[in-house]
Amino acid sequence: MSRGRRAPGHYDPRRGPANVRVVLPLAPSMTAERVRFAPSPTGYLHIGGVRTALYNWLWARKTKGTFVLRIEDTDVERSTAESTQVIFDAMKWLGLDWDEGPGVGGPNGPYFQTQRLEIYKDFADKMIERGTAYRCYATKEELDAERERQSKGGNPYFKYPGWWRDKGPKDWLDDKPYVVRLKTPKSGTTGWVDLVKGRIDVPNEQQQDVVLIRQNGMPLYNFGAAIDDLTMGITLVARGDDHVVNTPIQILIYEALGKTAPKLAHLPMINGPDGKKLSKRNAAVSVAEYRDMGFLPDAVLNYLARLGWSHGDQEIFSRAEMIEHFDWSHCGRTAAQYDLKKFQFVQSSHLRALSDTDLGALARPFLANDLKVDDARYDAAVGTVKTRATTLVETAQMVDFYFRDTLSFDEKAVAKFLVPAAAATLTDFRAHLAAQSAFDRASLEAATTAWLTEKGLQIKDVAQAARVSLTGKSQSPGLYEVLEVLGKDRSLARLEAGAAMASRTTGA
RNA sequence: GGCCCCAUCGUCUAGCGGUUAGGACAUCGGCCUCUCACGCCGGUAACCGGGGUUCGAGUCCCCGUGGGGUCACCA
Repeated sequence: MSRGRRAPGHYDPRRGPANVRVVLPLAPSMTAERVRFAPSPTGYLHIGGVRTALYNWLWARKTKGTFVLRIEDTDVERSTAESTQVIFDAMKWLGLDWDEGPGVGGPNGPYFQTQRLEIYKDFADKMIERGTAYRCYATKEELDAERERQSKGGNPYFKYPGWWRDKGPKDWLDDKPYVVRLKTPKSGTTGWVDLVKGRIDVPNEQQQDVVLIRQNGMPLYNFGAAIDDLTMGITLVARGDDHVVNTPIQILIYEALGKTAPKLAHLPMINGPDGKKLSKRNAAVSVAEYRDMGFLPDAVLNYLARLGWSHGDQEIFSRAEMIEHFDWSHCGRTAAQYDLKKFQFVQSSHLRALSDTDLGALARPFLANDLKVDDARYDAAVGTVKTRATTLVETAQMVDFYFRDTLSFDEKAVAKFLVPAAAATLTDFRAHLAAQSAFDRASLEAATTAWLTEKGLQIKDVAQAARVSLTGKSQSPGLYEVLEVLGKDRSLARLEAGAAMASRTTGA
């Protein structure tokens, strides 16, 4: 389909040749949808995968449907239990809860493909009976020889020649291992109306008699996915763009069983900041990394949601808003490029939207181990750094100085502002504050302004020296906020120490 | 190479035949200001090319070009 109008759900009979078999999806509707996320446990949970999971989850929640989690672990070589756990942890952290799947069960289990082997075998046998699949006893050696023969012709793309395609039970080598292959139609076209890409048709001659089940009984991806989607009652499959080439085969498997394929939606890929494939070489791709960096799950979801989907001019979404507005027809069809700057913007927006108490609680695990926090002042302290921090890690770092008995000073800041000339002013400022009974920010500002006027000074004349004395740094929340959160005693002590540091440099 | 998909500012995108082509991030000015942020105001910046269709194309069609995906007993 060209880039003009997609017509998801609307099949225009004028557009296809008569012999095209089209799996006609129902128009997108608000009837409860059964969707799934089916990762392979072969590593970390990739943020590209998270976006796929998110869109499915949003659709399930929006339609009051069911979100199924299924583990596609048929690649025994690469699948690990640790990776499976990593997926669970990441999904839980993100708050993408599943209604059916590992841990919660459900009527269509088991939800690990390696535990569904009999199911695949049954369906494969059924297909063989129907004549839509067949046993192939070709050996590895025979296949390799054929592969080599074909590649000599200059074509690196092997195609199984169909040796066993037209044989039957009487030809079976009963004691030999075999694979089950799909008897793919040799002519015609298989197509569907993709919910995000529109109409897609692929000539069947492009397909080959793919292996459905290995010699060891493990299903291959296309078969496992199709059979699971079928038996789990999945009504809409949304996945990455890279699967569009698999789709015709899966539709063919459905048809071979006399079934109708679910609705299909293929999301464009996410590229790295350099335009190349997103990988750990050009970006942080593991969900766990964002968690450890102190990103908020909602921010991760928000950023990913907007990468490939839009709702007018809105950029910041709560979970509820995403659920409310999400729609396949507003998913873009062009590959998106990952952009950390935009991600950080979304993240800090969500961070700022948090209450001091909530942010404080979330930042707590990121506090330095040796920090002894004064709970009474903690939330207020968090409040003063909220607009300045992007992540929870930064929040924790920025709030650190409030709770130190001995401040660590930034050398450059000290050298620049705690100079001899500042010592007297600092001392005087301290004395003035010592006389104040009200130590809230408004009172402090008023009192300070009065003092400045009396002394003929400007706030600029004391602010930086005071700031370094109070926080150890040249950048911090506002002076009066810092004083208020620190409290009178600590403030006075720090100012005194600061004045001492300033005058000590005189000694040189 | 076959097949399939894609093409609006640097980036994410809005746009569904008639718009001064809008918003956001980034960037550059300015305001606010005790620093740093936040916030606010403003600027620079885009329809890949060529043909059609049409009174009128970013929007529809075709051809190029350029990206991408995929061609396994991986998923």
